Amino acid sequence: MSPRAPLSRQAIAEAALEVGDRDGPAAMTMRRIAGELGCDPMALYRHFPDREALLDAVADLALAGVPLPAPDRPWDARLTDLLTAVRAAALGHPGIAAHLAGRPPLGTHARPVLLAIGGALADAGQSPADVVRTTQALIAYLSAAIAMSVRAGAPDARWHQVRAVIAELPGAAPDDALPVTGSDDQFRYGLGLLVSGIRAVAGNPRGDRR
Amino acid sequence: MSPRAPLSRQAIAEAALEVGDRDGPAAMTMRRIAGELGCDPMALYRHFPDREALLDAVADLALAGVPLPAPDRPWDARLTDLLTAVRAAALGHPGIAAHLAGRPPLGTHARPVLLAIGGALADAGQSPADVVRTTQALIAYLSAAIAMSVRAGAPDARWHQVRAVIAELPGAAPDDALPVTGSDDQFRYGLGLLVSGIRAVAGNPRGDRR
DNA sequence: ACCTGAACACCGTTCAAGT
DNA sequence: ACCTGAACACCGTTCAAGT
Repeated sequence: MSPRAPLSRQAIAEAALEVGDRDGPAAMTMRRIAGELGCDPMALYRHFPDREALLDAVADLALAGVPLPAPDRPWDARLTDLLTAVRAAALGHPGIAAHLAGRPPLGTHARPVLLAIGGALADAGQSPADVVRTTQALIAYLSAAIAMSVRAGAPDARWHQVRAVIAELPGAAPDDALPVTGSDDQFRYGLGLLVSGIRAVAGNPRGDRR
Repeated sequence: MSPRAPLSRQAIAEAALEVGDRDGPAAMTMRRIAGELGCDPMALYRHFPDREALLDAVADLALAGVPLPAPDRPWDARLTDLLTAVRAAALGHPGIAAHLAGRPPLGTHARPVLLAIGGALADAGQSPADVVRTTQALIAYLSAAIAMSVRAGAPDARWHQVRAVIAELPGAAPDDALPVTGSDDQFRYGLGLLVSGIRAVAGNPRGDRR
């Protein structure tokens, strides 16, 4: 609004995040963001090479408040808390959540989260190569789970039909009894499968530390 | 090219798939697809309500050749084969793979795949509610893994940096020894984690049938 | 009744013209 | 030297005008 604050990457990202939260992801255009800041659209290009770079900064900003778990807790609790917190942060900013889901998190705020995930997996006994493999599997699951949760709340209710198709299986429960697409329950369940898998592969079935 | 073939959903979807495979996802515009068919862009709207519905049909078409595993094989082998085949089909059509990754598969060709996944999980001993939860977790993983593989091959090599960040962990291996982002190896590993998790949660640790 | 294609309301980005 | 804003090359979609 006020045209006096000097432009900066931070100020631009904050304005873009607000536009996205208020009017949705489609509203985060260079023109609208510039309008929010009261500047020329081209001024944004002095701080970001293109729109995608700007959105990357916004996505990273959305991860600013993600708490890092205490390192002395068991690796599986740390892992669960980290992924749950990232999902919550993303869903708290629905305007940028879809973009966050589609690109790997690598900015200032994302890197400590990524390293904390890797650290938890190392403590689970994984080799460096497996840490990389598992981290990417976790990010893949997390990304798509965020996208599903965002879309499930949108006018496009297509994801809900997945549930309906599954309900056609012989012996399936009535549709009402099935879990809701994109719900917290769904997310936790899938995350639990992955954590169980990590435990099993690491040959550490009881899930205690190291 | 030839303007004589009468328009149909099938013909439009085939033309769009070819445009996408040849010139990438950004080229799949209503105008370009119409140009490929030698018709007016507006003619497409007689067969699809909007662009997204057209892309859904294209995504479904990309799944046309996915083989269904023999039902007498163990559930975990069926599951692995199904997801691997869907990923291969998607990567065979890079133009539509990103769209396929972002939307649930529900068309004519996708439904039997979805039901086969559900059937395998039922045979693993899962309750109907858990079948829904696990199916969506698998689709989430599959979707993002496809998106990662597509993007890893693109000019945007951002996903590769995830590997570099992880390599910063204390005691990590040299970067060269780490697995490649979006590779078949990565995909198989993450899928293995999920299957192991399903086995563990189902209380069927040896993974044999039923 | 049907279909075309001009027009609308946008995009991201380039670049020449101004200060 | 810097920055603005007009202009370019597109979009998806609407809708009035033609047949």
